Amino acid sequence: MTRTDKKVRHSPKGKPKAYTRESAAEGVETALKLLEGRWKLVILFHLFGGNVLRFSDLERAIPAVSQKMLIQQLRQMERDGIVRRIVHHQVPPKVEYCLTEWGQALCPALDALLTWAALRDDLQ
Amino acid sequence: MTRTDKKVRHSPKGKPKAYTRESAAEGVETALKLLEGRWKLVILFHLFGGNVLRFSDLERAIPAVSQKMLIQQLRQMERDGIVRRIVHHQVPPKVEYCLTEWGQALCPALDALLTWAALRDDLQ
DNA sequence: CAGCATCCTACGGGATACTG
DNA sequence: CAGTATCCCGTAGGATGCTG
Repeated sequence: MTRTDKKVRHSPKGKPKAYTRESAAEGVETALKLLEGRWKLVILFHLFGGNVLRFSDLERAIPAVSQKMLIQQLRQMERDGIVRRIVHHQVPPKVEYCLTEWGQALCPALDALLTWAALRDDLQ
Repeated sequence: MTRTDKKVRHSPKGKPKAYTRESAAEGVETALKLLEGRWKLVILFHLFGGNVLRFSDLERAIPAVSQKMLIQQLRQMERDGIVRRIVHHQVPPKVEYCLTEWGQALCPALDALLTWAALRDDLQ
């Protein structure tokens, strides 16, 4: 992967975006892989809108999730660059989670999926 | 990227579209569930654009997939209303697969995901 | 509070063989 | 050609307990 960029905010030129059937499928697949996981979407929707939540906040917000699963999904999304983890070194510990810029950028894509799902009834 | 549908555009009334965090997450989850499956996206991208393909066409187009998997993913998408299965009663058998209207409507949503994925390098 | 470590099970999905 | 039918395995993810 090309990791040559450094702090280039707004790329003036868009990507070539030449997708073959396979590369497009592959691209969407890798995108979906980042979202796969029993709890990622719930977490995501709780963080959308710039919300900053502590681990315990998320636990309370999502009662059905276990600690193991919560931390696992958060860590994966952190590793994937979707979620930012902020550690406040203090006792008792305090760790906060929020979305990265890229994570926020997911919103329209998920909206598109919702819109598609809503079409089901109309379109039959 | 709105596609101008030549046919039906009948929305008796726009959906309320009032999503809570949970219902939105749930909605996207169920949408994603329809797309989960090792081969669904590859199949989808081969059927986009109104392509009508026989079972054997798909087998040839996707060499890595096994018959069991191919039929399984196709059947699931058929059941979900994404794919249409057309059986020609003749010997030897001939079965064709294409997308339903709703299946075609997936295109913009997947595009949105691709766009998001492409943002990764630009952002941060 | 914010986690890590184990154990365990359901199931998605691969390989292979058979059939109308 | 267009599928079934079995067998098998890796892993996502649940339950439970411990810790800095």
